[in-house]
Amino acid sequence: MTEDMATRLHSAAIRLLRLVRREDQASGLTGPRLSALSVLVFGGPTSLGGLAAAEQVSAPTMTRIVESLVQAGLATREAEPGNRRKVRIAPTEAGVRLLEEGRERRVRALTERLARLADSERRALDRAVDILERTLR
Amino acid sequence: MTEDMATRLHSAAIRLLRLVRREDQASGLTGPRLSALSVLVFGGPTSLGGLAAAEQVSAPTMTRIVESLVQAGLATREAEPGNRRKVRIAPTEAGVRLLEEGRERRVRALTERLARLADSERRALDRAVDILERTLR
DNA sequence: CACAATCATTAGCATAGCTAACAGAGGTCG
DNA sequence: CGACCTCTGTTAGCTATGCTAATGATTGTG
Repeated sequence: MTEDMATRLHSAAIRLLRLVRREDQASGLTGPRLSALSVLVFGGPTSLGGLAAAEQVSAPTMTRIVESLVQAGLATREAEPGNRRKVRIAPTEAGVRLLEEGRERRVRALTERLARLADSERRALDRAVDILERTLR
Repeated sequence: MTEDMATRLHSAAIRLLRLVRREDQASGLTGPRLSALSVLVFGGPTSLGGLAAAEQVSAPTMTRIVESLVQAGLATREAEPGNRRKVRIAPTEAGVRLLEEGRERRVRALTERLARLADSERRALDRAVDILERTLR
């Protein structure tokens, strides 16, 4: 049954992210800042509202998170040309680097787990990831 | 390559939980409280330290989250018989109900997405979930 | 029994979350 | 054109969540 699979997939996703989240400590950033930076790095420059929506957080909350990232030299904030109400937030080089190092640590932790798999299991998982990506897009 | 699959699996897990997290608003509980309650309901009664470790949070932080759950009538806290330093935290009936309703909403949102899948895709995903469960245990 | 180790809480701080109120830019329409 | 409304972001002020350090209470141990 699909609902049963959804239940187990949900649990698996929770466990997976609990596993990799332990690596984030090494970044020196808090969870929300790291997560916002991740949206900037992988999704490209965004407005404040867009970033807040992506993170499912209110605009004032995101204003402060962005402010802390700017202070830390990890992001820039400038007025949008053509609509000066809007703000264009982009990651700096340092932001990109820090985030990619962090993601590398996460992926490494996960890769170590997946290394135990047999080839046939790996292929099966690989195909499932394809399916998931399409479904969640 | 395994590392590449880990990267994509990681992203998919993030997107999946972002999708279902929107449903949590209806529970009336904050994220950390809901998450702690979930550990209690699905993992059974625990000590405070155990709960803090499961949530990857410090003991003082968990003390307060538990306090709020107790105040809300969703959990009980009593001295462990045989080791009175320890505390045994358990969900109440109301806590179990609230959490299960919340998880049902999450699972329903996910099920709606998975309903689009072809049978062969569903089978492939189902097998992959099996593999994942074993790997992450 | 003295003393160390364990477990939880309290105190005090920074960050993250919210709503309400505000400020400024851009549209709209009499 | 100018009053007015909308859109976007920030500021203000509150609660909740996160931390470390210090404390209290129990248990284990030499």
